Formats: sequence, structure tokens, C-alpha cells
Amino acid sequence: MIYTIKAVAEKTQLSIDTLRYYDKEGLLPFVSRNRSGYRAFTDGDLRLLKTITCLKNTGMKLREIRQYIAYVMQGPSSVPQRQAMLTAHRATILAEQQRVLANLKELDMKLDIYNSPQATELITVERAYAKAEKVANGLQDPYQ
Amino acid sequence: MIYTIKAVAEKTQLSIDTLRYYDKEGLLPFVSRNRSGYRAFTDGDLRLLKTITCLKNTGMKLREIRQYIAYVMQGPSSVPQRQAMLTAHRATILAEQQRVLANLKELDMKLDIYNSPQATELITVERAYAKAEKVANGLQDPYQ
DNA sequence: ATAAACCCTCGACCTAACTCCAGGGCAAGC
DNA sequence: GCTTGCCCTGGAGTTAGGTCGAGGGTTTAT
Repeated sequence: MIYTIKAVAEKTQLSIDTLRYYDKEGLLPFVSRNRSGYRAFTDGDLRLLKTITCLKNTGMKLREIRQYIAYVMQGPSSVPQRQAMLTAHRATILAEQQRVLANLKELDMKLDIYNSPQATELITVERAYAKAEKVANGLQDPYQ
Repeated sequence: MIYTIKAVAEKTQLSIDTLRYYDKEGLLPFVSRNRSGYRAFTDGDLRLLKTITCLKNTGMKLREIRQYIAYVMQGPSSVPQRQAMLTAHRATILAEQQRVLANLKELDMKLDIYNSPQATELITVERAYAKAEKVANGLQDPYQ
């Protein structure tokens, strides 16, 4: 099957403008044109596009994705490089997940305070302490 | 204790420019100035800054963080709003983690192929298929 | 009392990743 | 053969989140 850019936009959830932008940025060297100069996407192109969105959705920069696609265009000889890229990216993703989880834990502690029955009291005390710290140092009190 | 912007930058891993940028954007209404107009950070300010970086590290936009801080400045009366914001943000974080994990699973399938002993063969076949698809549709073959 | 190291503001500049628009070519239905 | 709806390019504009430099005041050590 051949798909127009509009059909691909619908299938991939990327906008037409984004697809053209990706092409301009060299992410879609595999997309051919028909006699009128229109982009003609094949099913194979859609599979590569799927890979691109996977990489993008996991936070890879367009510049790196372009490099990965360049390896793909190069053929089977670049398998080691692709393997290395994906393995490194995989580690980056997992590290980022851990970083987010650590921060989430901190936020959950804040939520515990807000959810506690003494929330108002705890907040009031903390605020009084922050005010006192300002006053003790001769600073203007931003809490009024 | 009172800290200069430089000391805070070192403690928080944010650059001095970023701290000033956050202040300009209204994220640091709690930071007071000394007689010379220099920012004077207290320990309480550092705790709030820690909250800000937690929110930022989990993907919250500066505009939302500003709103959260505005609630904090408002005092204990805004506890319900803060609770709502953090709870909603928590859900956003978890959803994003799931989204990333789903995409990671896809990438792992690609990696499985690259790691397989028949990697080169599999890639070669896939490429031949993609080429054939182009030719069959009278398109130029971008794989040479 | 002077040099070095800070601090301030303001405004320009930057990067990534789009998004939009103008101007113009093709395609499909009536 | 005309209208409507696609498609194209090039280039300008946008948003988020900084980053940098100029010009000028302050603090600290010698």
C-alpha cells in the first residue's frame, strides 16, 4: 500500500507539518516521491516511522534519531552501531526513570503532609518558622 | 544561615543564570534581598527550591510550578489546591512512566533482533522486502 | 585605596522542536 | 473546465527554558 502524508499523519498521530519537518531534518531519507513530487509512504516506511516515534517517545533527540536512521540506510553492515546506540539509549531511559521515581518519592512525602489531618497545622508551623528566619536576618518578610 | 546566589547554585546544581531566570519568571517570590539588593537565600528558601526542582525533574512546566508556589505563598488556606495539583501531577508522572515503558518494550524487541545470531540475515531480508515494495509501486529505491 | 571577585538588571541571543503562511502545482468530482 | 481539496517548498514565527554580555554597584583581601 501507498499512503499520502495526510493518511500517515492520521496513522502516526504526528501532524503533517511535523512529518515534513522530520523529512527536512533528514529523518525520513527512506520516503520516496511519486511523479508529482508528493511523498509516497510504503508499509515499510511506516515501520521505520514507528521506530522513530519509539525513540522520540523515550526522549531521544532528533539529531540522534537521524544518526540511527543513517545507520539503517547503510544496511546490515551497521548492525553493531545500531545495537550500541539502542543499548546506550536503553540505559539512558532506565536512568531517567529512576531519577523521576526518586523525585516522585519526595513529592509523595509532601502529599503525605497535605493528606494528613494536621495538614493545616503543620503548614502553619513551617510558615512561621520561615518567617522567623527572615526576620532574624533583618530581611523583608515575603509572607506578609 | 544566609546563602548567596552562587552558594545556592552550587547546592542545587542550578546555574546562577537559571536561578535569576526562575526569579524573573515568578518562581521565587519567597526570596528576599539584603540592603545592597542582593538575593539572600534562607534555609527555608532552599527547602522550597528543593520542591521546585522536584517538580521540574518530574516534568512539570514552569508555569504550573509558579502556580504551585503562588498557592504556597497564600498560606494554609490553599492546602486543598496544592493537594489537588500534586495529586494530578503524580498521575501525570505515572502515566508518562507507563508510556515510556511501553515504548521501551518495542525498542527491546528491536534489540533482540540486533542481538540475535541471525541479525544480519534478518536485516537483509527486511531490507530486500522494503526495496521490493518501492519497486513494485514504481518508486525510486532510496536503499540504492 | 585598589584589585579581584561578587552581585545586580536589562536585553539580546540560543536551541529544540515544531507550527504557520504564502505562493503555487496536481487531482477528483460535477 | 471549474471548484475543492490535497500536495509541495521556503521561510518566518512560536514556545520553553535557558544562556550570555554589557554596564554598573558592592565586598573582601591586601
